[in-house]
Amino acid sequence: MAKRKTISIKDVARESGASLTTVSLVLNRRARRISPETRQRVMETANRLGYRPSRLAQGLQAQRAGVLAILVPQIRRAFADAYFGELISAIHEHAGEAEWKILLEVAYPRFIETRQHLELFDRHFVDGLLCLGVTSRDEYLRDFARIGTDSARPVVVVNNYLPGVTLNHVRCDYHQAGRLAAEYLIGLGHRRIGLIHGASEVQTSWDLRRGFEESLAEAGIDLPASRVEDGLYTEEGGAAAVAALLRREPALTAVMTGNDKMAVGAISALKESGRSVPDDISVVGCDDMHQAAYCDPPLTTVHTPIYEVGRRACESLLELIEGRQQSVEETLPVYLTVRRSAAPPRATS
Amino acid sequence: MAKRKTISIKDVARESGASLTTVSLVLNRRARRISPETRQRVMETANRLGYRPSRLAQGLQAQRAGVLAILVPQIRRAFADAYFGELISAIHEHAGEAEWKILLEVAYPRFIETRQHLELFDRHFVDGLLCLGVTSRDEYLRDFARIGTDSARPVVVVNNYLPGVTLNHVRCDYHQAGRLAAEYLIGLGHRRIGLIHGASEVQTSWDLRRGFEESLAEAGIDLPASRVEDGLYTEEGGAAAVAALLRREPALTAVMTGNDKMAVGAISALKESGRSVPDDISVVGCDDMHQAAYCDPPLTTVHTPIYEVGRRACESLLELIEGRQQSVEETLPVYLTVRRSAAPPRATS
DNA sequence: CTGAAAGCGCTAACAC
DNA sequence: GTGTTAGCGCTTTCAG
Repeated sequence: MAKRKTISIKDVARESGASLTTVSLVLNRRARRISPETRQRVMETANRLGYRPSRLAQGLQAQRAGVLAILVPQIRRAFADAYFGELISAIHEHAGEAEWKILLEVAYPRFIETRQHLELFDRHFVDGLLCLGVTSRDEYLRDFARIGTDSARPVVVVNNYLPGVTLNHVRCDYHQAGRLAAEYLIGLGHRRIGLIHGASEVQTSWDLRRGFEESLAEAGIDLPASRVEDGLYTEEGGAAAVAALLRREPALTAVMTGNDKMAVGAISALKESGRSVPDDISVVGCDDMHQAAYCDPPLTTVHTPIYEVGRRACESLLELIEGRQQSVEETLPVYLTVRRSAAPPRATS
Repeated sequence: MAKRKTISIKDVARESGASLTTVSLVLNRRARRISPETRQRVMETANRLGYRPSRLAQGLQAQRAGVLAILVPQIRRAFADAYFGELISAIHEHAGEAEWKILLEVAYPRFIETRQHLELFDRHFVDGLLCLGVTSRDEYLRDFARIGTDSARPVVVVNNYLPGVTLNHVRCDYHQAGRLAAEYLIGLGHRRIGLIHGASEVQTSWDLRRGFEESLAEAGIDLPASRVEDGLYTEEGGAAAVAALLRREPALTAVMTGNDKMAVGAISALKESGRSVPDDISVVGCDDMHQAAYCDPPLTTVHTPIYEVGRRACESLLELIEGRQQSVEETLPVYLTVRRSAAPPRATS
């Protein structure tokens, strides 16, 4: 139990023969009014003693925890998901540069029921919160809706938003993502096109769908319900969805999926059913995750700047916290990455 | 700026007409000596006012942050890795039950150089640290070596250890994992067996190798260097390693890999080279991750209780912190999960 | 059964 | 230029 005696500013003051104020001033670089000699002496003593300011005391004084929380949804293995991983990395890196620490929370039902999402702030665990993977079923988000310019509990929703709830958010332009994919497929000559969208409780899945439909409509192409399926954002869902789609619409020549995982699932199901991608049917994904370039065939997909979204969300949250901003609603541009999973339809069609 | 006035114990005292002491006593359930009426009155006022104790103040007083840190290695996309994800989930869940918060840190070179791994403790950011994905190159771990019973900076190394450094750790029995795989393959009738081990700076990769070799030797089977490759724990590495192995030893009928990822990579490379698994060559993995059951063929693999390791590591860390334990060195048992990627060698061989 | 007061480690207003 | 002091919000002796 050699419990290292934690050495405090007091010790430095005593050892250096200066007062608490002086030491504090020197250590906080507010040393304008301190004589160089005193400054020097204090610094030396602090180093010699290995002084480290207590974050607890500083926090109490400043009424500031110096910590941000990331709230991850309770999906199976959220911590092993490439999408969330990318966001977490981005946020962590940016926060770290600004000397903020990151607390990890999972939106377990119990976590919400016991109002811990509010306690996070009220008990000064954190100064800000980033919400990942939110859906319209996440009622707790209403607790964070901006009322006027209330900045008591700064929250930023990451890469999504809730219609009808005034929440800070940073996201990709999924409406445009839908448009880009549709326009590309149309340009290749496709007319019978399907859509496998993500879980319908996710707002951006509707944005993508709307953009996709819009572009098709502009080209005089219909998107009947029979050509639309929910793939739940998973590989398995994508596989099941493409099968269902082809059962109803065997003549489909192309399909877009709301993320890359569903595209991968769909492609593998298509292969198993003996179809070739893109010769028999084209597939366009959305995300452009690392694996997109390495699957077979390499995936043509809409690139969504996920890392950048994480970065900007974190940056915005800090602005919110520091009062440099009252609200954030940002949409980042997307673009199409052409690889080899989409091609013109067979001449026979 | 409707900055909610943060309401303190003082407010509760004033409003309920009790003293600070009384309120504190009631709120901390040390209410033995408090009259039921006072108790009732205080509780009501606290609820009405929505009082929430400040963790900063409590922490300062108790000299305790109530936070644990998870230190993740700086590998690309560590936050998107199934193995680390499983550990993080396990730790987070267990910590949460005991009302501890989890801080996330990445072992960037800069993080170590600036001694932030020590500041974590010295500045009272956290009370304990869990190190994931540790290798023998992580010199910073020596800063945490137990000296006598120094418990000033409680640290637990998760699912690994460092020979020659006295560190607390909880891990799976990789020596036994090697033995189980070898014995199974030998039992199936294999004699020309290869090993694709993980990165050699990871101690447990040597344990597995030693166990594997040991069991082969006991059966009178040799494991020359030509039958051993480093697969770096990645899919690509596994694929490359199996190719190299077969170039040198075309008659190999079975191979073990140090984790499931390498097994997946190896199997895909084998398929591409026109070989059938397990008909032409058997593959046994190690980990038994979620995907192991779903790949093609389903993977025969040594099950390592990763989730349990995370849980136990967290539990042990808390015991260390609370002084209920002086040191932890625990090894959890593994077992073989038989699926379909390993079979007897062809009769012709 | 209850309260006054000290102190955790730090910052900053104010005095000298 | 430097020091004294109050106070951040809480727990905990120690007196009543």
